[in-house]
Amino acid sequence: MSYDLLIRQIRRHVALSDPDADILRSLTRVKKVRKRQFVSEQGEICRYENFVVEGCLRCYHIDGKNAEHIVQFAVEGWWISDLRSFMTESPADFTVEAIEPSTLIQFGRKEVEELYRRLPALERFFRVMLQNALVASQRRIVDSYSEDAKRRYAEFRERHPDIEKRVPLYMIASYLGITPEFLSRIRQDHN
Amino acid sequence: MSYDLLIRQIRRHVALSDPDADILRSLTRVKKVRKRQFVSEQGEICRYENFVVEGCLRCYHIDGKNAEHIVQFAVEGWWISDLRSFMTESPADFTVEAIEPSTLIQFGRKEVEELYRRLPALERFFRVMLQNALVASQRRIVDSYSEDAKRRYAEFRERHPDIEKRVPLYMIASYLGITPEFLSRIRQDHN
DNA sequence: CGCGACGTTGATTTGCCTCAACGATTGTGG
DNA sequence: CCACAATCGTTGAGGCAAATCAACGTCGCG
Repeated sequence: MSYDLLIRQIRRHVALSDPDADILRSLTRVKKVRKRQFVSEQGEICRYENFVVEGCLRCYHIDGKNAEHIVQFAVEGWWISDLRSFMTESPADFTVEAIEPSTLIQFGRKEVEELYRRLPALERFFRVMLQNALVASQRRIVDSYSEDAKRRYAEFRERHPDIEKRVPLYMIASYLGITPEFLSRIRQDHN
Repeated sequence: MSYDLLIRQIRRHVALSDPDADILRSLTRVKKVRKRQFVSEQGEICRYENFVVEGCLRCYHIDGKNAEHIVQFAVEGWWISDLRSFMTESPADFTVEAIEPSTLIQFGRKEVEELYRRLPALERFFRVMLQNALVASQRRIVDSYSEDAKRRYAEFRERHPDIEKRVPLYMIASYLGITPEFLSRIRQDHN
């Protein structure tokens, strides 16, 4: 069942009864997307927070020079969206796109508010998720400034061996903030 | 009074009665630090989340080559700590240090838990704070990769004119991920 | 008054980018 | 099922943004 992974994740942090889980189910929806399909687009309003049940997605920004910059990958058990756009209902800075055929559980704006009202424990659950995301994001900033591309690549492989195998190299280059050409050169000297 | 700013900030997001405010006061403490004093240190456990009532602080990491990298500044109304260390009670990756003599309100680990229990509305308040912090952090990642140093400096000045005036240039350089020498060169060509 | 903290300047080096071209797959429509 | 087009990774030559190292001037402060 699509909701198993999500409910297990929630229960690792807060209590959630079976009736609660039913409320959760009734206020969200399952969405399947094919490879390369957009879940939300830069410039549009991001209407959902997405929990990944299955598949692999990326969140990226296209800058003024038409260059793509990947902010985040997401695989099974991760969350992905343009949070600012979702919260403020203003045009998104990021596009969320499927890298593989994927199954998501989508949380709409109103429904999230109702969930918080009816299941206050979720407030805590999302707070914990946000804390983890912030910690990861801050670490990325430090790494991007304190390490050169070769070390960043090595760390990426250690930290995300699962993702490394599922996404093309040019996306990893984009995530690391370098060109595909340069990543290719990194890969050949030595290992 | 030291708590005014904090209580106003909380009330912008959730309801907080005067008795609630008293509970808040009783479970936190006011701390004054002098210029250059450490609030928490890299390698030690970060025991508090800090709300800045007055002053200016920075959060930075020292890497293997002994180079400093500033992750975040904080002035009046901001929060600063090593969140991962605080939550997990493990050695911190960052040092938090006062740039000016400062007044903080400190939230300890146990006390925060008790606050969540007694004032569940705070759970929501902190969730919103974390959302904002995560949005800012993600934007910084994108900017660090999509813009050159000159533009990053210009954006920093626009976005944080208050901070720009209060911290030395070499700290701004560190925050921008460049050397003080290079920032100096940026500043002179043209403005 | 002397010293440390801070900002600047010059010369040189380097990590990474740009542009261009070329194989190897993969996939897709006729 | 084949042919042709994308997609993806790699390689080479040349260029630029930013780092490094060293030196020097200025200010504020103990």
